[in-house]
Amino acid sequence: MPELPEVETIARGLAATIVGKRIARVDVRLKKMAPAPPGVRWSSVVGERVIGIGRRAKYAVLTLESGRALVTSLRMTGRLVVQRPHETDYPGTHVVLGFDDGSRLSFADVRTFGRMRLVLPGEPWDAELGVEPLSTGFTPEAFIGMLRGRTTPIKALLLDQRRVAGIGNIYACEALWEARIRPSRPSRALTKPAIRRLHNAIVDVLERALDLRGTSVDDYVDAEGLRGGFQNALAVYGRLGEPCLRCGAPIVRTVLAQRGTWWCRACQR
DNA sequence: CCGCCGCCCTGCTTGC
DNA sequence: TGCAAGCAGGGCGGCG
Repeated sequence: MPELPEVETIARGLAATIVGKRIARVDVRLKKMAPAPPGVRWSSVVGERVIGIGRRAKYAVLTLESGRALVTSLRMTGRLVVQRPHETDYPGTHVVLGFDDGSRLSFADVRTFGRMRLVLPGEPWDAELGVEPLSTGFTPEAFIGMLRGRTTPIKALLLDQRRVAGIGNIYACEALWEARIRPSRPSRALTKPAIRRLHNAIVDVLERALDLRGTSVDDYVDAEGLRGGFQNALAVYGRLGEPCLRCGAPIVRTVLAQRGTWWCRACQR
């Protein structure tokens, strides 16, 4: 499921292939996946040039020359894949942007949970999103402040995009394991050294996953359709019953904040 | 404001 | 063998 490292990898791939191209065609086959803003037609993006591609939290952001942006949330099974002129559509394609050179950007999602939005200039679409964990704004002190007084389990806080933006279930599990912290611990019960360990672990896990172009446990592929490599480096996620890489105890799975949670009872406290 | 919960959706895995 | 139930989960809206 695409989290920060996966979306960043996709965005970098798209930057290399579609920046500078002009949109020649838009085909929204499933309207709920790309609802047009009130009073705006999707056809209005035809003729616009793509001037940049980036990422905010788990969203891929295509900037158009008018200052508008295409903001895509891939949720679990969404894909953004660039296709050559005569390649057949990627399976499950619901939205297609055709470019002036005949290449296409396909937005595919078998489960149709993903969404693509057309954001108008100045629209504060990301106002509710928290700090980027790989930015200089994510300091240990800022993180300590976020946890202060909060009763919510630390894992639920990591998944809350209003605090730190971009962490999903896989990297929340992995960072908590690396920091040796039990996922259910109330945020306010973490000592400052533990919060600092977790801060380090979040940055470390995300950077290592980014180096390996993300995690492909089942669906994720990048803009070229290639799988990532971090699934081979996972310490706990999906490893039910297998030995903890640190202490050898079997990894357990519980449910926390409606999410499967993999962790080591022996060395995460 | 905060925390919790249900819903959306389909493909794959598991179990009888 | 075949079918049904269970599971995967990000974001959002509703509720207390």
